[in-house]
Amino acid sequence: MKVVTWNVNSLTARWPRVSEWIEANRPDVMLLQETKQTDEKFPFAGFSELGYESAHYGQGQWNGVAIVSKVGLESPTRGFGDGDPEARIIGATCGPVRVYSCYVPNGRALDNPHYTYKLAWLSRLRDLVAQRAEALPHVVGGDFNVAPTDLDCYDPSAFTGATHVSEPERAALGAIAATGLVDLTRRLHPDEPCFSWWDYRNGAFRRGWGLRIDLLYVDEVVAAATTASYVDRDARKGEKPSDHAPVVAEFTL
DNA sequence: ATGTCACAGTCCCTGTGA
Repeated sequence: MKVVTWNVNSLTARWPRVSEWIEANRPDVMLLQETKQTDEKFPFAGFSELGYESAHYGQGQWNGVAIVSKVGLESPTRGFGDGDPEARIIGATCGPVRVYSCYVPNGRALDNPHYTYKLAWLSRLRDLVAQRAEALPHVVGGDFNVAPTDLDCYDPSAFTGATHVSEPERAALGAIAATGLVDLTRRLHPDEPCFSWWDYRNGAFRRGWGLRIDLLYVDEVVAAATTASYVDRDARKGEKPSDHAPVVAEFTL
């Protein structure tokens, strides 16, 4: 199976790039973030024409997450089920795996209420994935808005006092991993940065000023079955790209 | 900090978020 996570930064604006990518790569499952659409605007028909089922949890102007699959899409769940109005997580069973598409809050600044919300959100995600006692292998992917270690940041000194690299955020990721999940890209590539996001500003992509914040957490069953993992940097180039590149994993279950 | 992008409303510019 080929599974990809991709923050598309508006599926309305990105549909030409996303549909083109699907036709070129034919993934089995896509985890999308920041669709920035209502469910009414989501291109269910467009995905269907490409041979895919899809499920969306949208709210409109902000956030929005989706799962797109050509290997089945069953038992979708939207949100944590706790009344949080922000559309940031959707789960589904696609063939042999249970998958989640996550868009972790940005946090904005360490002293901002959105940072507190971010840490609480990651704690709720930990509680959700900790309950996966059922038999299905799991893939929990998305834009985590946290660079797990300094290797995942082009210049840690430029992020002093900033979000995305703070100890509490990294500890929150650690708590998720401690439920038995593996940061797949890092497991397969222990020494390469493997950045997945570059700011639109300042020529960041050209200068290599990136972060690795788009992550695939998988259980040991999936990790052991994985044959390849990579970032499709070409998708960050060209006309109207997202500021994130797709992160792909290939495994055989 | 910011050389950008996308969204909605104030609607062809501006404020907000990333």
